[in-house]
Amino acid sequence: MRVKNGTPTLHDVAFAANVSTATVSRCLNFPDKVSAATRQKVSAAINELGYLPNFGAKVMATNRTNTIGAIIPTMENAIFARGLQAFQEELLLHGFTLLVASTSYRPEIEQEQIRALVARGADALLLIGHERDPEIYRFLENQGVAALTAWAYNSQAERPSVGFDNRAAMREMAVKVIEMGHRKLALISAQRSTNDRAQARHFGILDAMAENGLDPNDLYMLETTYGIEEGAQAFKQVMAANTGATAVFCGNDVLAVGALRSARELNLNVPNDVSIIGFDDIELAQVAYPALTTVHVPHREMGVFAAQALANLIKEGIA
Amino acid sequence: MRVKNGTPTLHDVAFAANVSTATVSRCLNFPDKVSAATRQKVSAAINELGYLPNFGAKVMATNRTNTIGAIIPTMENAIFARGLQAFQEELLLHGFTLLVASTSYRPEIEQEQIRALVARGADALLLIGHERDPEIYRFLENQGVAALTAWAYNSQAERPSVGFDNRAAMREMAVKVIEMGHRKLALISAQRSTNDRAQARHFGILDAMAENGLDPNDLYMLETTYGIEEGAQAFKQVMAANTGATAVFCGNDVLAVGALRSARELNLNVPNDVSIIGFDDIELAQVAYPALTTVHVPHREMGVFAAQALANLIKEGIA
DNA sequence: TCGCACAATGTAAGCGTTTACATTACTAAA
DNA sequence: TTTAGTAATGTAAACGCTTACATTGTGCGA
Repeated sequence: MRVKNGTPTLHDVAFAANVSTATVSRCLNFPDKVSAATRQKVSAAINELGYLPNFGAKVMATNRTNTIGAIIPTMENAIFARGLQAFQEELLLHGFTLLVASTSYRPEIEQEQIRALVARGADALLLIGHERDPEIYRFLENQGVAALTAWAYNSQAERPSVGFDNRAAMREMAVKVIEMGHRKLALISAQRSTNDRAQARHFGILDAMAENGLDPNDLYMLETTYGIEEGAQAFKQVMAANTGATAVFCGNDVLAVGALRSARELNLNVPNDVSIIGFDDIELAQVAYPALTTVHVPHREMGVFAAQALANLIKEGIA
Repeated sequence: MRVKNGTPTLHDVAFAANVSTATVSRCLNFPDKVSAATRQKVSAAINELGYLPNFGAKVMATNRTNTIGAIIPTMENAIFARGLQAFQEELLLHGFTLLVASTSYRPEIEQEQIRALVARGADALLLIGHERDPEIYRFLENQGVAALTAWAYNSQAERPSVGFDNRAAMREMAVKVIEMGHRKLALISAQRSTNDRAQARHFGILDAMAENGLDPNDLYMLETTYGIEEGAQAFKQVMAANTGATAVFCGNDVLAVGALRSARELNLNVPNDVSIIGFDDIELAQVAYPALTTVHVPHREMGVFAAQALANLIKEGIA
C-alpha cells in the first residue's frame, strides 16, 4: 500500500472548486464544454493547489502518451542531428514529445530499440531507411504503433515514408559533372549493404553514366566506413589505383572532407587536378577549403514533414 | 466505456499460466522470487500471447517512467549533439530512455519545456548551465524531479552539476598564447548574458592576462551571436579596429571557423600574421584549413558522467 | 404554462499494473 | 512426528485519470 504523498490530484481540485472530477477533467481537456464561471473556479483551484495532471493515470485512461520515438544511428552525425532537431521542433507544435534512441550504426540492435521505445509508450516511431525484418513491422502493427520511414524515399516501398530521392539527386549532380567534361569517374561510397541511401547514390551515378554514353563498368568504386580519416584513406587508394579519374564522388560530405585533405597532402589542386564532390551539404562542406561541391539534402524539411505526417497519422487514428 | 481491444494483459498471462497476476508480475520484476517451474510456465504464456506490459499501468503503479529528459539549445550544435549522444548511450545501459526538448537558444522558453517534460513523466532532467529562475527549481523539487546541470561547472553552485571548468581551460590556453609572445589579445565572444560558459571563458582570458603582467582592460572584446557568418563578420570588425591584436580568441569553434575564413579573405596568414584560437574541439576544427588551434572539451565524457550521476540520483531515491 | 431540446454537471466504472498482507507449501531441526 | 521458519504464491486494494451514461438546469416556441 503506497503512502499518499502530498501531490494534489484531480479529486483535490474538484473538492476545492466544489465540482465533480469529471468537470475538472473537462475543464482541462475540453474547456468549451464547461461554463465560464466553472472554468474560473476550477483554474483558481488548480493554481491554488499547484495541480499537475498525473502522467501515468492519464496514459492509462487514454492509452496515449503523446510521445513519438525516433531511432537513428547517432546524433553526432550532422545529417541526423539536423533532421531530428527540426522533427522535434515541429512535433512540439503538434503537442508531442520526442523520445530518442540510437543504434550507433549497428542495425542489429535497432529491433531491440524499437521494442524499448514501444515499451516506453511511444505512440508512433520514426525510423531510418527501409531495410528491416518484416517481423518487426508485424509487431508494430499488433501494438498499434505507426511507423514512418525517413531519410530515404522509395517509390515502390509499401510503407509510409518521407524522404528524398537520393538516386535522382546524385544522377543530376553526376550529369553536371559529366557535362563539364569529366570522363573518368570514381566513387567513394559508404557501406551499401546496410544503407539504402548509399545504394541509391551509387545507382544515381551509374544512371548518369549510362545516359551520357559512359560505360557504367568504368566507375571506379570503393566502399569504406564513415569518417573523415576513412575518406582520406580511400582517396589515397583511388589515386594510387591510377585509373585516371578526374572526378571523385563521395557518398557523403564527411568522406569528401577527408578526401579533400588527402588531395591537399598529395599536392593535388582541387578542382583543377581533380574534382571532389560531396553529398549532404552539411556545415563541414562550407567550411572545408577549398569549399566543397556537394549535393544539398533538405534534412530539415524532411524532419518537419515527417513530424507533420506522424502527427496526422496519430490524430486520424490510422495508427 | 472503452472497448477491450485484443491486447493481452497481465491477467490473461496469469490465466494462461494458471497462476495469479502477482506471480506474473514478480516473474517480470523479481525473477528470483519465483520458482523455476513457475517461471517456465509464465514465460511460456508470455511468449504464447505476445504479452507486453502496459506502459501506462506500470507508470501509474510505480510512479516511475524510467525516462530522463534533456533540454538543450539545439541538437544541431555539435557540442550538444555529441554530449547528448553519449548521454543517451549511457542512459540505455542503466535502463533509462531519453526524452529530448530544445530551446532553440531562447532561454525564455526553457521553463515551458521543463514543465512539458515533467508533465510527460520525466523522472529527472538534464539542463544546460546554471542561470535559471529559482522558482523553477522549487517546482522541480515539489514534483520530486531531480535536475542535473551540465556543460558548465561552477564550484560555488549549490545545485548538482557535471561540467568542466571553462574558465580554467581558457586561462590555460591564454597563458600558452601569451607565453608565445602575444601581447595584444582580442576575444570574439558568444553572448555572455545568457551563457555562463561564455562568461567563464572570458574571465579565463582576463585571469591569464592579469597573471602575466598584461592589463585586462586591454583585451579587445566583441560579442556576437552564434554562427560561422557571425564569426566572420566579427573578425573583420576586430581587424578594422586596428588594435594591433596578434591573437584572436573565439568563444567557440564555429565563430573561430568564421574568423578563419575572414582571415583568408583579408589575405592574412594564420598563424603568422594573426593567431586564431577556438574552443570546443568539434569536428569543424580539424577540417578547417589551416587547422584550428582549439581548446578540447570532453563533451562525451560529460554526457556519460551526467547519465551515471542521474541514474544514481534516481536509484538512490534522492530525487 | 407546458414541454422540448440542449447545455452543464455529476456518478461511477473502468484502465492494467504493483505490492502489502494473508495464506499455503515446504524444509529441517528437535 | 511435530513445529518453527522460510519460500512460494494468492488476494485484493490502490494508483489518478477519462468518459459513457444519468441527471439536472435553462431558454424558448407553442
